[in-house]
Order: sequence, then structure tokens, then C-alpha cells
Amino acid sequence: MAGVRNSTRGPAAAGTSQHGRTRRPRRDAEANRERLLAAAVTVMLREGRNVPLAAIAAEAGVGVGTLYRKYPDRQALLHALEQRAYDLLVDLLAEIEELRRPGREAVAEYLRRCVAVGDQLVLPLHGAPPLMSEDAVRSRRTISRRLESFLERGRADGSVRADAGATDVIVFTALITQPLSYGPDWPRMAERQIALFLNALAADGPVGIPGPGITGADIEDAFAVHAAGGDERG
Amino acid sequence: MAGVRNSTRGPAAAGTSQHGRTRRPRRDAEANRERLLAAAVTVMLREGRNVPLAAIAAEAGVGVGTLYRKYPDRQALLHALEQRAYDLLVDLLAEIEELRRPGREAVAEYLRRCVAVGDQLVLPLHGAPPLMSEDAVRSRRTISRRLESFLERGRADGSVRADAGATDVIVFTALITQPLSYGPDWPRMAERQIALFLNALAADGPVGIPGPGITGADIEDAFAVHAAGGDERG
DNA sequence: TCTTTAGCGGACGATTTCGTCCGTTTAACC
DNA sequence: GGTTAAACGGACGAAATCGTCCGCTAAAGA
Repeated sequence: MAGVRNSTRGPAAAGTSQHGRTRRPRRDAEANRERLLAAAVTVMLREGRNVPLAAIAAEAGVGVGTLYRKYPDRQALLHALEQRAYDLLVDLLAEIEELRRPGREAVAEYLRRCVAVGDQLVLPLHGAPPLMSEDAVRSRRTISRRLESFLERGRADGSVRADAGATDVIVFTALITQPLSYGPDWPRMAERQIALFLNALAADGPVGIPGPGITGADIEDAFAVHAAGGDERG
Repeated sequence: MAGVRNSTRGPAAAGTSQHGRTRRPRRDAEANRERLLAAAVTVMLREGRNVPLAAIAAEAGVGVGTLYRKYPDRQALLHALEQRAYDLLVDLLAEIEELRRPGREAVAEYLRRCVAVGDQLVLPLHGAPPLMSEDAVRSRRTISRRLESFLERGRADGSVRADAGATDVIVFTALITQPLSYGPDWPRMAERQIALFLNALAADGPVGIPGPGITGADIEDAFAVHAAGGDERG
């Protein structure tokens, strides 16, 4: 994955020799970790989330032993994919921030890019309870804060209605990244859905958005939507 | 499931005796079929789409043999659930038609009811390639036609923009019914998403909807979105 | 009530998947 | 090169799941 600049890397920090001296980790070890994640996406996309882990190892060109050492079970593998997806989103938002677009445009760009990297998000973010590690929680907070700042800017420049919040964008992202590009027309339909959503986000609109204002406390709930999918509940 | 008035019932038509005389099927047989479907929803919702079929049989209070006779494999079971979901949607639309609401209101009512019956739709309509039986195709066509007539009415009364089509509603339905009511706040968030969508559907909006006009040929593709979910591809 | 047979249930052998264990390989450091 | 140990790979026993088979149950019809 090119260009991930987050710091949440895997736990391949450093080993120690018998004399207590540190030793650089083997180069192939880290490479294999990345290979496994990529293979997981590829194979799971093709065969479903429940492919035998052996198939993933095969696709990655490593032995099962290697897979199990790095990711003790399927859960761990999915968690790694999830954190990787969060990192990707955080990076995406940082890049967009640098473009200095007006509020609604920034959100638009975000949604489009989310769909563009689709496969990297679909598998990781759906189908399991959300990862509760410290890193994951921090990532989610970062994402939500960035989106909120886009919206705030939009409210200021009159391109975003007052009663829409970051959680609405998060939930919509969850929805739109859910069905992977299955039918041949999916990209077009996704674009249309995004356009519709952006219209809804505009300052004027005949239908009021119901419910109390969305507050920061709901952030985790919004991301929980990501995790709903009918698999591996519990 | 109260009030399903469609004709697409299971194939429990009639048996024949040795003299060629027809014999009414046993009452418990049909009851068990329904029980199994209900149990499937319950258990899959809780444990994931890949629960051992034995667990479903247990929940339904029947032996595995009974399950396997009625539904030779998991695929068959899921197909039955899918057809059942289509029947439900067709009924829903018929009821709404009778309310004679103005165009956008009718769509609104449809979306709200879809979310309301959530669990009945979530499992069946996601996670497998769409059912291609004659009944399924007919149901999909019916659904799409009804929605289109709602929209047409809305265009006429000025409550719906010209460049939105039935496939957009179908895709949105697919999205909104996807994440089951997982987080405690899901119902509220779903309501908000629906409100946003309805705003987007309104006659005026700053963002144009891209892509060529949606035609009838895309109907099947729109429903294919229902089927995308990362499982049982192929 | 009796007969007939559709339908039931669950034990069981086959198959798939899991996850560990350990001999072998190879990168890091000298 | 030589040494060390981290990392690799895949065979293997354990465990889970599948789907069939067949004796038994009970509903339908006379």
C-alpha cells in the first residue's frame, strides 16, 4: 500500500540477542506480514470472508505456520485489516485537508476517494464488532474530527445545512463502502448515491432531519454501523 | 410473517398415493418450513451467516434431517429467505399504493417500512448472488415498476426531481437495509439517512446527478447490489 | 379405529478446517 | 566465511461441519 504515513505499524519492533543487544528484525518478516494482508483482501473478496486461512497463506506464498504466527486466528487477521483501513482513511483525510476545498467539496472528495479505494475498506470495516484497541479508537476520533471540521467550514460558507453532522457522513460512508463493486454498474450507481447525498447535505432542503443534534458521544455508535454485517457476531 | 398475500409459496403442492389419488400434504410439514426460515433469521442474525445448519435446526426444534430434506444445502435455505423477502417487499408496496400518498411521501413510507422490517430483509438480500428463479425476477420487476410509478407521480406533483430513478431508490434501499440494527442508535441514524435521501430526492438541488439516465435495463444490476457482501461469491 | 405413507429425527462416516509442533532455512551480525 | 537465532513451512492430530441413511412417528384418509 503506497503512501501510508501513519505511525500505527505492526508490532515487529525489535528482538534481543542473548547478550541483550537489540537485533534488527528480518526483512522478509515484515514483507510477509504485508503480503498476508494483501492476500487476505484478494482471496476474501473472491471467496468470501470465511475462506480457510490456508488459502490466504497459499495466495501470499507463505506457509500456514507463518500466517498463524503473525495472526493467531482469523480475528487477529481481520483486526489488522481493520486498523489498516483506519490508517488509510486518516491519510485520505489529511490529503484532502491539504487541498483546502470548501466544506461540502471536501466531503465530496472524501466520499469519492472512499469508493475509489473500495476493496481496501469493504472487507475490513464490515462483518465484525469494531476493533477497540487504543489505536483504533484514536483513529476513529481523528476521522470524525476531521469530517466535523469540513462540515463546520461548509456551514460557514453556506454550502452545508446546520442539522447534518459528522456521524451522518460516517454512517453514509459505511453504507456506501459496504457493497463492493459487484455488478458492472456499481461504480456509476455509487456515484449517483454520492451525488444524492451531497444534495441532501446542501444548505437548503424541504425535509427536516429528525432527531436530536448529533454529538460527539455518538461517534463510536456511528462506526459500529461499519461493523454490522451478519457475520461473526459476538 | 403476517399478511403475505403473494402467490409464491413453497413447493409443497401435493403428494400422490399409490393409486394416483392426490393426498393433502401434512400440516406439520408446512409449519416446519416456516419455522426453519424464522429460525434461520434468528440464529444467523446472532451467530453470523455461517452458523452450522444444525444450530438452525435446533433453534427450529426439528432434526437436521428435516432441514436437509426441505433445503438441500445452505444455498437453498438462503434462496428461500430471499424469495420471502421479495414477497414481503411486494406486499409492502401494494399496501402503500393503497394509501394514495403523493409521490415522494410514498417513497418515504416505503423506506421507513423497509427499515422497520429490517431483520427480515438484511440476511436474505445480502451476501449471495441474487436469486435468478422466475419468481425472483418477476418480483424484482414488480418492485421496480411500483417504485417507478411512485416517482413518476412525484415528478408530476413537483416533489421529485427529474433525474432520479427507481434504481436509485433500490440501491439506497440496499444500502439502508444492509447494516442491521447493531448499535443502539442505529434506528435514529437510519431515520436521518432516510431524511437526507428524501431531501436529495426533492425537485431542487445544487448538485446534478451524474451518469446517463437510469433505464429499465439496469434494474437487475441495482438489485445485484443487494447481493454484494463479501460472502459466498461465485 | 385401522392402514398407509409422508414426514421426522438424529447417529454416523466422510470431509473440511483448525492450529500446533518441530526440523529446516536464511537474514543479521561478527 | 561462520555463528546465532528469528523466521519459515508444511505434516499432522484434533475438532467442527457436512449431508446421508434408515428405523420410527404420526397425520391423512377410509
